[in-house]
Amino acid sequence: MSSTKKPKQATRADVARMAGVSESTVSYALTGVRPISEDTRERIEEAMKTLGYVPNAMAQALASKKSGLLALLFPVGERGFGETDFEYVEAAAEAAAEDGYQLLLWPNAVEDTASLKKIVAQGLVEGVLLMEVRSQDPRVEVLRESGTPFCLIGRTDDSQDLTYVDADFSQWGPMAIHHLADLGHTNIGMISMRGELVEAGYGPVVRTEKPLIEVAQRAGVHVTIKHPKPTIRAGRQAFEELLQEQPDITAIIGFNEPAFIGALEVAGARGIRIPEDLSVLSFGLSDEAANMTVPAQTTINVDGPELGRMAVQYLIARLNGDKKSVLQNLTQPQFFDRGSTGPAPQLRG
Amino acid sequence: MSSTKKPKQATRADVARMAGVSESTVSYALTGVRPISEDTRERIEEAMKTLGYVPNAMAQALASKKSGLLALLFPVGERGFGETDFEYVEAAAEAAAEDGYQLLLWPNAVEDTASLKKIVAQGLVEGVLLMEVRSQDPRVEVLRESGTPFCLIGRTDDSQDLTYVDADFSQWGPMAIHHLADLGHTNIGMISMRGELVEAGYGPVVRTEKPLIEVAQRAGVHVTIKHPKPTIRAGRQAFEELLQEQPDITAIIGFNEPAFIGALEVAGARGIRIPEDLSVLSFGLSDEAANMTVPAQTTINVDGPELGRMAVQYLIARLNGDKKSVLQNLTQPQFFDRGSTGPAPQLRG
DNA sequence: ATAAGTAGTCGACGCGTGTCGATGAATTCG
DNA sequence: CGAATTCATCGACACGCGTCGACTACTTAT
Repeated sequence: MSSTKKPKQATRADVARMAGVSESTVSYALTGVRPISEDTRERIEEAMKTLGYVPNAMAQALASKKSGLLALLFPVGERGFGETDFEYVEAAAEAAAEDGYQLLLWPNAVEDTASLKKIVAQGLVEGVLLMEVRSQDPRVEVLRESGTPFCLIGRTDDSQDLTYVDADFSQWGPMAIHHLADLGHTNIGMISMRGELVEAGYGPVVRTEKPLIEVAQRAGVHVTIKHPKPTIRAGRQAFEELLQEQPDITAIIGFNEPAFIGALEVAGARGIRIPEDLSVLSFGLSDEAANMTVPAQTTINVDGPELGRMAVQYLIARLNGDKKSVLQNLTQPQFFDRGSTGPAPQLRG
Repeated sequence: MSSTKKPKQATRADVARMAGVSESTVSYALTGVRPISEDTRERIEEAMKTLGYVPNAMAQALASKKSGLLALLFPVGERGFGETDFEYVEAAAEAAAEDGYQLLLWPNAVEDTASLKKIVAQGLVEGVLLMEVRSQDPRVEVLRESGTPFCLIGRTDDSQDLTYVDADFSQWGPMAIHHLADLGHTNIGMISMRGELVEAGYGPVVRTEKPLIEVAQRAGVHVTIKHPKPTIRAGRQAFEELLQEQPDITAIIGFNEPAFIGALEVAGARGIRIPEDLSVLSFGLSDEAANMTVPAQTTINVDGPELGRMAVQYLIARLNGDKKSVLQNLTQPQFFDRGSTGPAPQLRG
């Protein structure tokens, strides 16, 4: 039998008694809010050591109104987030821990504002991180009214006075175009997200495509964009159409994972070599996924951990009473060259 | 200007005043511990409604010693968990929420038992879930001594009286062998995890390989196992060795993601068709990763969400005072046929 | 030398709950 | 019809901590 009895945790009163001081003195020794003489401090610390005293988190929270807890609201029943999302959840948790906060994983449907209200009314969490933010997100108004500090990971349409972090999608296109144009490509195809998302004004697509097109025009690069459904089959078809409409494309950009797999499948079947005949570049593909295909894909990605870290830092800044400054960050894309792009065929020796 | 002032949350006293009863009566109306007459209950509920009363979570926790919080200890600086891991984190959070608990994401190094002690001493969390459990895990003893209920996701070597959930690796091999033997394969290769892990007695490898070998022998199937490092390059070499040693293999099992990619690369380069010439099957590959390769891979996996759910349920069972029953679960593998296996070549028409 | 601090400490109270014992009133039993 | 229950409610206290006001013993400024 191992000793599995629950040992009673020592309280402030125990420490005070053993050190021969009052409870408030123990408190001040702990917080430093008021000065304490050197030798009583030592006696108190001694007592804490031998008693194994650790302040009770809930009592502290109740008395001070600070729980040290942040809620990370993640959508349930949505598109079930992938590994990229998790990357920043992990980073966020670590960043929070560094500042003495802990992250509470809170599954919640976007529409379920009633639950959200309860969450903040409960007073358990000091602040909220919102994932998978929609263009029009009902949760924002709830949080605003409740007066709970919060930070978006993503953006709403009207977010100029909100605190948020988001990927800077506007840079993805220019970065890709410049890279490919430098390699001599002038006719490029793109397998983007499905049409419904574009029409619905889904942020990431819209913010990515617009600057991409503009920069391409200025650089004299012709771009043809397809918006297939996110299935392998749709991707195959889209790529075949693309080849038919633009037989001379020498590079292709993917922003629709399943569809792009279909496209690459067709390329393989037709004996199109990568990168000799066709340069390939993917947006928003995780490192793991990028290495999964043969050959591995060059990618442009958001720096997930950075995103998560920033979100937490901004939220904590708000908690610490920073009400004035605008806290908004668009994290820069990362470029990973995995060798799937190369000089345009006509330029090759 | 939007109304961003923090509205004072109504307390039990407010409700009592408005309903014209004592505070304890409000409490009993809420918890049902003592009977309350019908009309005063109505008055109280009415008052709660109009005041928007929500019990303060921290006060409840302090008074009742129940915070409704579970800590999910995840390793930091380890192998940085992949998407499969996250699958069950998500499921665990949802399962916890269904029972009125919330999951606290707690990054912690395995060796940092001092922090762990503090975590449990703080009294913030009622129970702990341990991820990435090692054969000899120092955290187990700490939790045991502290008397905090906990549940492992994985197992230690000596875990017969612990509460845990784990993948039933012992089934993976037999399941794979039977599947392949039924298709007529009698000579099979396997790209497993690197040798160091086998020698170190790393649970998943050992528990997988042993029954696999036994069942194969009984079925008259010859198996050759390689233990390359987890790199594409090492996988290439391992597969080439395999082909040289056993030119007649008609099927191959992967249990080392990067290495297996290398193996498939070599197969592709040699014009080996899947599944016509070679049947391919992967262990522990996520759905996304399995669909990433061309063609997609048939896999045998742990049911991640199930694992997460069970872990939470077991932990909550312990919290509810279930000290007697043994709570241990080996979740059954899932078989996903994605068409990368087929009849052994010699049997084909 | 007296007023005006300052360092160091104590006691009391509040945070918002859960819960125990007591009190009447209404009901049941013998 | 008196005694024993049961029902419904109230008041008081505990949970463990933060913090404010007060008080003492010194220092420093005037």
